[in-house]
Amino acid sequence: MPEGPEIWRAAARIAGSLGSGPLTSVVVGLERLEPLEGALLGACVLAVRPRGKALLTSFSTGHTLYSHNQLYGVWRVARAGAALPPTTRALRLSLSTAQGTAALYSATDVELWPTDSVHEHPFLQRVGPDVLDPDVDLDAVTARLRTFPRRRSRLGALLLDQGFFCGVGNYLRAEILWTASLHPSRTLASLSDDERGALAAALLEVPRASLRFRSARGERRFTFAVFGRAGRPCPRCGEAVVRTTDGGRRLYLCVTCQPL
DNA sequence: CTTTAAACCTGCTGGC
DNA sequence: TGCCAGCAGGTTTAAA
Repeated sequence: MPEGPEIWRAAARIAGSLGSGPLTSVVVGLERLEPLEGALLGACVLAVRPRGKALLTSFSTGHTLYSHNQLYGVWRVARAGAALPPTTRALRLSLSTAQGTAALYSATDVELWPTDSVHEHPFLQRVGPDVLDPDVDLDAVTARLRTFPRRRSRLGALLLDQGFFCGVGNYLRAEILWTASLHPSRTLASLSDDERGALAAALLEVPRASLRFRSARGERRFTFAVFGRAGRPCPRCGEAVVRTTDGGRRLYLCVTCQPL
């Protein structure tokens, strides 16, 4: 159940395990993907780039693999000679070089595109800036909050819309709103300058903190302030965290820190 | 334009 | 042990 940080981390692991050498093995687990074997065998991986929750793996053949983990997909990697951990999940695609293997399980949203036109993919065509992209800075986020057209949409809905910013999912939504002290029913139109600044900062800081904390081995994991913590004290004011539903998804908030 | 509901993909958990 | 219902850190589409 990955959001941006998990996908960014997967991208690094995949790139690290495959290296730049030619693919020595391509195994597919979906009939639809059979053409990938012939198309990619012997190809070199040029880059593994995340785009929000999508992953773009480009090859020397001029092809780019689009993959999306959806709710349940998972990438596993292993060094050459080492076995992938055993699993009951369905293997969808496995790529191997002399250096290692990267394998995608369960997710079915996998397509091979010409690199030239992969930006025309229906998902990629409509995504907004990636909150984990190092080139996206506070000024860019603040400007987008000022000019984004849907001024009267609830922030709860907006944050999950990948066309607004991509890479934000359900746990990040809750943590971002809490960090900015904003109620999910607030709208862009209603924000004061200070509130807009707080939201812009949280949009960048929270996903980056999640990526940072879980990436370092041995370091403590990113801990949620409110997500999944119904009834437990808000880390800021001590009031009990509340679980609600917002746009059909569960949402946690502190009604004291995030008043309407 | 905005919100809600349903559908779809798959995996896991808990109850019976 | 086996089956089913319900939920899920996602997205798209249709309908209200």
